Order: sequence, then C-alpha cells, then structure tokens
Amino acid sequence: MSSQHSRPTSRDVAKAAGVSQSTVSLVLGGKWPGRVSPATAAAVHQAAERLGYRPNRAARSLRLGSTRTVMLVVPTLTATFFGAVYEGAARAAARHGFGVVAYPWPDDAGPADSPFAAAHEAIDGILASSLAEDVLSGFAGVPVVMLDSDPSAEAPTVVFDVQDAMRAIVAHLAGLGHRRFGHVATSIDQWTFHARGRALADAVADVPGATLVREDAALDVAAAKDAAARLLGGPDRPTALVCDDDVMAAGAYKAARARGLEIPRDLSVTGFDDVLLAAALEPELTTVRLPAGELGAAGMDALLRLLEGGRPGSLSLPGELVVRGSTGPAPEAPAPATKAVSTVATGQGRKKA
Amino acid sequence: MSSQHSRPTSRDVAKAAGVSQSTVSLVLGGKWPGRVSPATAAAVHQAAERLGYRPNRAARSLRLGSTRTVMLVVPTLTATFFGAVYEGAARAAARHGFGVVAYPWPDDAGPADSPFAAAHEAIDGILASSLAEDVLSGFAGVPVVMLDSDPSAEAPTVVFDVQDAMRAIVAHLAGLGHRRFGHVATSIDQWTFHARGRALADAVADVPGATLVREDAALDVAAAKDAAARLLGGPDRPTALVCDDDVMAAGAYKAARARGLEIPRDLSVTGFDDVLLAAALEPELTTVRLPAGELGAAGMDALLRLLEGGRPGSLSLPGELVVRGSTGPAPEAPAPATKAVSTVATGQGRKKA
DNA sequence: CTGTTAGCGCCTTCAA
DNA sequence: TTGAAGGCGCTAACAG
Repeated sequence: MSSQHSRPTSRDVAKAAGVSQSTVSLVLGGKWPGRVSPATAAAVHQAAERLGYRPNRAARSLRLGSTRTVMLVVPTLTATFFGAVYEGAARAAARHGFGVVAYPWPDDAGPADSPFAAAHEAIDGILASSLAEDVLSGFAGVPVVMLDSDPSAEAPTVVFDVQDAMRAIVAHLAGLGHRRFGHVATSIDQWTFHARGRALADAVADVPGATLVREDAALDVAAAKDAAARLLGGPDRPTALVCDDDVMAAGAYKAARARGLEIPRDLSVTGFDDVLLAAALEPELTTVRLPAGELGAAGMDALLRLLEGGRPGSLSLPGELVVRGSTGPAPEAPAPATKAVSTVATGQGRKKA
Repeated sequence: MSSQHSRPTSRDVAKAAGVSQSTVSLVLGGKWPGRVSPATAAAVHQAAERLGYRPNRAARSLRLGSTRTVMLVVPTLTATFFGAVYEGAARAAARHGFGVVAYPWPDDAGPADSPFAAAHEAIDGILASSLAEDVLSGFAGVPVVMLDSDPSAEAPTVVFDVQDAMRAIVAHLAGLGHRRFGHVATSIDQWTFHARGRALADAVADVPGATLVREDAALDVAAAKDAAARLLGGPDRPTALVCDDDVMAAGAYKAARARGLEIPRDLSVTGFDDVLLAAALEPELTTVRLPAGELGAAGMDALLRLLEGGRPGSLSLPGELVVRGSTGPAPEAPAPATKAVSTVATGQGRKKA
C-alpha cells in the first residue's frame, strides 16, 4: 500500500490500473476518446471508482490557475431573500462543478475589503446582489455579474422587472377603484428601491385622476408603521398603501389598526417580495412574488458564461402579482375630499359590488 | 517585469526585496523573530505591501495539506435563523483566517453526499446545524461539531438551553394564572423539537393542577393554524398556546381569530425563536430569543479548537424570554369546565387588574 | 541570520 | 496509444 491512510492520488489510481498518471488524468478528464484505448480507459475508471478517488482541488487549482469557486456578495444572509439567492446560485454552480462561498457585506460598510480578512481571495468570479457597483471597486479585474442592481452598470446584470410588477399592482388597485395612493417607501439607497419608487410614480401617473404621496422609512416594522401613520394622518387619506417590501406592509397593518382602519375594507395594502411574512399576516398580504432563487441561478449562469469567455447579456426576470386578502374595493367616500377627484374610468377598472 | 500582469508571487516579493523566497515565507508567516533580521523583515513587508502581494491559497493548501476552509451544513439557508448561524460562524472563522462555505442539505434528503456534487470536498472540518448525526455518515474522519442537535452524540455539540427556556415560558404563563396549556408542536424530526416537547411537558408537570394537550403539525402557518384550531375546538379549551416556533404562533393567531378569540384577552400565545415575525404580528409575540449568531460563533470556536488538536467540551447557550403583547392574565372562567381545575396559587403568580 | 532544495498532486507538453 | 518530465506557488528541512 503506498497510500498510508489518506486520500488516494492520481498516482495511486495509475498504479492500481497499471498505467501512468497522465493516462489517468486524460481518462478522468474525459478527453481520452481517440487517445487512449477503451479497455485502458475502463480499467482506469474502475480503479478510480474502487479506490474512491477524488482529485485534489488545491493541486488542480494550482495547476490550472482557476479555483472553480465563485463568491456571492450579499448585504446579509439574515434575510430569506438572500438565502434563496444563494441556494439558486449554488445549484446552478454545482451543475458545472463550481462551489459558491457567501460573503455578507452590509451595504453601509463602504467598499468591500479586497484583501479579504476571511481569506476568500481564491476566487474565479463574483456574483454581487443588491449592492452598488462601487462596493466592488477593490476587485478590479475579477469577472462580475450584478444581481438586482442598476442595469446600466458595465457588468452584466440580472434584475427583476420592477416596472412591470409595480404596473401590475397599480392596475390591480386602480381596477378596484383606488385613486389616492400612498407609498410606504424605504430610504435604503439601493437600485431596486429607487426603481420601485420611479415605477410606482410612473404607473400612478398613467391612471387618470390618481394621486400619490410618499413617506420614507427604514426597512423595519416600527419605522414603516410611523411612515404609514403619517400617510394615513395627512389630508386626503390614501385608500391604498403600496409598500416597498412585505416587512413595511406589516408596519402599515399596524398603523391602520392603530387608526381603527380595517383592511381591506377601509384601506388596501400591498407588499413586495412575498416572503414568509405575507402569508403570516392577517389578512394575508397581496404582494409581488420575486423569484429569488431564479435570480441567483440566472446570475450564476451568466457568470459561468462570462468565465468561459462569453459575453452574457443582461436579463430581467418577471415578478408575479399574488392577490390575497389585503386589497379590496376602494371605500365609497373615504373622506370629505378637499380636492375634487375627477375619476375617469379607463375601461380597465372593474368594481365589484 | 517578471510578472506579466497577474498577481505577484512570493518570488516577485523576494526579488523586489532582494532576498530569497524562503525569507519571504518566514517573514510573512510571522515566524521570523529570531531568525531574520528586523531590517530584512521590514524590507520584505514593504515590498509585499507595495506589490499588493497575497499568498496563493491553492499553493498553500497543497503544501500544507489543509484548506483553512470549514463547511457549514444546514437544512436550508432560506431561514433567517440559519443565515444568522452562518454569519456568526463566518465571523469567528475569519478571526483565524478560515473561510466558511455553506452547504444547504434538507433534513429529509437522507445522508449527505460524501463526494460532493458541488466540489466542496476540500475541507478541514464540518459544522452541522440542526441535523441528525447520521446525515454526516459519509464524512467519516472529518472533524465535526454539531449545533442545535442531540448533545449525547459523539461529536462536541453546542445547543440552546431549551429546557430552561421552556421553564421560563411556563413560569411566565403560570404566573399569569394559566393552567390549561396547549402545545402547538411541529412534527419535524429534529432534536430541538423533541427537546422542546419534553421540556414543556416537564415544566407543565411541575405546575400543580396544570394540564397539557398537544397537536402536531408541519412547520408552516397553515398547518399550525389547523393544529391550533383543533386544540381550541377540543374540550377544556386551553387558555395558553405554547408554540414550537414563531411561525407556528402566527398560525395560532389565525386560529384564534377564526374562533373569535382575542389575544391576549381570551388566549395567550407564545413562540420560540424571536425572528422578524415576532414583532410583525399583532399583538407582538411573547417568545424566546435564540441567539443564532452566537450559536454559530461558539460552534466555530469549538471546531477550530478541535482542528488544533484540542478536545472542546459541549456547550449550552441560554435563550431569553422576551415578553410582549401576546400573553396576559388567564381569563376568569374561560369555559364551563367539565373537570374542576383546582388552582393552587404558587405565590409567584402576579395578576394585573 | 539567510539561501538552496525538495516536493505537495495535478495537468500538459513532448518524446517514444 | 502511452510514459516521462516539468512546473504551478508555497513552505519546511537542511545547509551555509
């Protein structure tokens, strides 16, 4: 026995199969046809199998100069969304023999360390989600694909079609007769939230006679509650609150309840994300489901293509409006309107009852 | 220029500093004092800095036979809990120059692949959270620390003090006058849930005159709602529902509402975990906060000690009871009791109003 | 105190 | 069709 008790090497396999190392490499690398006899190849495969041989990654990396590892940079892993992104990315990577290491980098922490504290410098490429492009300034030269961030960036991107999703929300609400919209917005400086704000404004502008007021807050329940309370306390109280995120919708629920408003009778509320929370709330939340896993997978596919020398294009994934119990017909005369709201039915509006 | 445009090697640094490679290795490895002159050491450091030198991980791994990488196996990353475990573990690992790769392995998927599809076989140790020990059967020989799982296992473990947490919950509830408890349990076959069930039964048994009924359900809102409904529909309706998880508590809320019961006036509800959900519910949930990040960090510390040849002991982390709005005094005469509930005040009960 | 040397396991010429 | 040899970048013996 040449191998003491540790993992077998290609040498061991060669010895066992009665061939040379290079033959083993050829066969196991799958490029033997036409260069190695089928019989020899079979013998090699068999020996490798029997010995439980697995190539040493470090040695392979050293020789090849590539690590077959991709780093996923996300603001946090403590959010189901990014966990799903990771799982989607890892699945796609595994199909190509790549591994993924997660690197949580809070968005308010400035540019990420280039010389990693975590010793993760051995990387072939970077997948960055929901981060500003300049966060990656320390990684010049490393192939990058950006997820859920400004598609006008240089790197290939994969994003959600936020505009379409917001249009769907507004169409749904407008169809229920709503005209006075409130936007419970998050103040986080991320592309997706800027995009949501813009998309909502655009969509509302397309509804004749519709108005939109906006309040910003941090992305947590308490802050969102305050923002929603401000909206609800203002003149011309909105009949529908469009929230930037399911978490903020939970805050909106609380503000509504504090004001004695019943959802959806007196107020409609929508979210964005469709995480666990949406189904846990009462009534269940009408929201847009964002396919986080697919985002990760599509991003990884693009990155892998990039690593192979290709030039992947940018991509946009559709969200899906999930209508649940938090939206309903606009209340008839919700408040003594000070401004006349001359609503022109656009034809797509369909009121129930 | 010897280096074309790629990363500088220790050779380049040596050349730049006018010394040999081994000196560079010694200096940068921090074991030069007494072997290299301070002046030379300074020169090396400076050259390395100027060139932006970073050691090649693959080469180092190959030489050292260790990868300075640990694998964290978790049931899923799509849960804030495991995301927090990861972050805690990664932080602790980084302090020692270790990296962490996450490996989501659903608990119902049987023993994990030993020869990883994801090519993650290059690993020094394994941290496994909330998994049965036999899931790791394919990794014989690799140092392992188990998190949140049966402490009677062979491997060192880090767990939460479930028993203490449950006692705190029951004490809190009993202090409010509750004697009829319902357990909304999860049917998931994990150590922690078995432990919760046992701990709850024990704690209730210690309250004179107290009773406990139990219903099992999958770990999701809808299933928990059904289970809670069964509990609430049975004879001698419980006045307090102890749920195995915050998610299940959300289901309990729904069941209560469906039955016209108001929380906490007619029914008290408690959770377990204190994730985002607890503060999003209305009223906010009384629950036990489980320090997931600390679990990961403590586990990683233990694993690192194990890798250094030590024999870390097992550890138990305390949870913290967080009292919020979902628990209140037991209703006076909640239902025409068929059994007499002879309540003996234990002296620690303190009713408001 | 510093330099030389060897070899970790793999893949890829090059020669047979 | 197969084997021998070299070297990826690093570290640890061993010389000097």
